[in-house]
Amino acid sequence: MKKMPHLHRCAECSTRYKSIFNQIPLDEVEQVDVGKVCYSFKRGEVLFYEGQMPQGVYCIEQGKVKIFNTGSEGRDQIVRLAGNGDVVGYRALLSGDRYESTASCLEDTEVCFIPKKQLLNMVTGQSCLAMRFMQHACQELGQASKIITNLAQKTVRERMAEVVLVVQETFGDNEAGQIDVRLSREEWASLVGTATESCIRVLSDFQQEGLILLQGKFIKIQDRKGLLKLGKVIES
Amino acid sequence: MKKMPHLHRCAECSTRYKSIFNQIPLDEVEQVDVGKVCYSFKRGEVLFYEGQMPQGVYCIEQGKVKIFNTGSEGRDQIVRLAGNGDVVGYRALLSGDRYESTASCLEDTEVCFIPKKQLLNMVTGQSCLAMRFMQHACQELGQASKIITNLAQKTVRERMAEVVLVVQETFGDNEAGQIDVRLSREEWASLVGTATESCIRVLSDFQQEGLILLQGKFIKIQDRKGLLKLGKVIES
DNA sequence: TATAAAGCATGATGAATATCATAGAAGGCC
DNA sequence: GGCCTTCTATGATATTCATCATGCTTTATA
Repeated sequence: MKKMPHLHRCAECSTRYKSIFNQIPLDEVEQVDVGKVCYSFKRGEVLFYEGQMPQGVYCIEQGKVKIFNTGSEGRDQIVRLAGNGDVVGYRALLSGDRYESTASCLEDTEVCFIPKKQLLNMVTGQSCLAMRFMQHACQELGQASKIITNLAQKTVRERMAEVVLVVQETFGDNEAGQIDVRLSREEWASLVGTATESCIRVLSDFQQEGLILLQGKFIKIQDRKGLLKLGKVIES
Repeated sequence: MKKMPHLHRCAECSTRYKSIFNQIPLDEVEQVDVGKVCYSFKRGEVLFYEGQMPQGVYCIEQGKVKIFNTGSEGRDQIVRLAGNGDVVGYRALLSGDRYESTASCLEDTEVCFIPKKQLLNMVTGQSCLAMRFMQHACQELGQASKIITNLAQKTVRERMAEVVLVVQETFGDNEAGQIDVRLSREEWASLVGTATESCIRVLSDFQQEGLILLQGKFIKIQDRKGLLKLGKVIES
C-alpha cells in the first residue's frame, strides 16, 4: 500500500471519457490544455491517499480502480469502482477538500493526469464542462443515497446479490462470460460492507443455489433474475 | 403523508441562502427571475415525493425539512436534514432524474420555489452559479461517502453518538440549550439506520451514562467530548 | 374533557452477523 | 520444484441487533 507508482509518458491519449468528458473528445478539451501527462500504474499501486490535497484529476485510459475509505478499525469500505473512460479524484478537487478516500489500482492501469490549475481553467472557461461535472456529481449523489438506504435496511445476502449485479454492470463480462474484474473475497466484502468470512459464506451459498459460479477470482452470473429478486432490486 | 400543501404567496423573500446561493443574495440572482413563488407548508406536509419528476427547487426561508428514502420494507431512511437557507430538491433536477427521495416538513415551513426552466436559465446563464451547485454537490458527495463507511462499519451506539452531534451542528441549540429540532424516536432511528426500539434503548443508555438529557422530544447534550469519543468522530 | 390514537419504554426472545480458530488451496518467488 | 505467504473455506462461538409482546404516557381530536 505504500509503494510509489512507476511513471512514464503515454503516447496516445484519445479515449472519449464516458463519465464526465462525455461527448467531449479530449482533443477538443485539450485546446486549453498545457499540462496533461500520462502515467502508468501497476496493480495495487495508489493514485492518491485519503487526506492528501488533490493536485489534479485522473482519467482512466485503460484499467480498473477502486476508491475506498478506511474506517476507524482499519477496515476498508469501497465506495466506487472506476474503469476505462472514468474520471477519478474530481470530487475533492472541485469541492476544495482533501481526499476523503484512497484510490488504488485493481489491475495495471494507464491514466491521464490533468493538473489542478489546468482543470479549473477548463471548468471555469467552458461552462458546458462545469455543467457536466455538476450533473455527474448529482448523479453520483443520487446513487449514494440509494447505497445508504440499502446499507441501513438490507441484509448481507440482499446487498451481496445487488453488488454482484452492479459490478457486472460496471465492468461487463469477459470472453469466458465471467464478470470482467479480479476481486478478492476481502474486496467483495469491502464492497458489500461485511466481514470477509460472511462474504465467503454468502458467495458459496449463492453458488449452491445456482445463482452464480465461482471460478477462482472470477464470478459468472448464472441466474440474473434470481439475483435481482433476492437483492430486491428495482430496475429503473 | 398524502395531504396537499396549503399554498400562499409570501411577501418577503430576501434570505441569503447559505448552502448554494451562498454569497449571492436572491435579489441579485433574481435579475433573471420571473417565476419565483413562495409557499407555506405545515408540519408533516410533503414538498415532493420519491419518483416524481422535479419541477423546480425549494429554498427554505424558515423551517426544517427531512429528506428520506423509503426502503423495500417500507421503513424510512433519512439521508439529509435541511433548515433555514438550505436548497432542497436540486439534485434530481440537475441530474435530470426523478426524485430519489421524499422531502417532508419537520415543522411549519416557508419555502421559496424556483421553477425548473427558471433555475436552468440561471445556472446556464451565470457560470458562477453552476460552479456553486457543482461544489455543493461535490461536498455532499464527500459527506455521503463518510456516511456509507459509517453505516458499514460502526455499531448502532457509535452511529447514534455521531448523529446526535451532527444534528446539533445542523440546527444548533435553542434558548433552553436543547438541540433545536423536534424529532420522534422513530425519526432518530431513521437517521441512524436502526429499529425504533434499539434507538430508544441507546438514547436512554446515553442518558444514564450522562452523555445527554432526554426532555420529551428534545435532547440536550451533556458531554460533547464523551459523544465524540464514543462515536469515534474525527473532527476535521 | 373524554376517548382514541400515536408515541415511548422495557423485557424476552431469536435471528443475523462478526469474531475466533484452524486447515487446506492457490499463487508468488527463489 | 519447493517453500513461504496470502487467500479461501468452514466450524464453533459470541455479540449485536431486530422483532414481538405488553403496558404506560403523551398528544391529537371529537
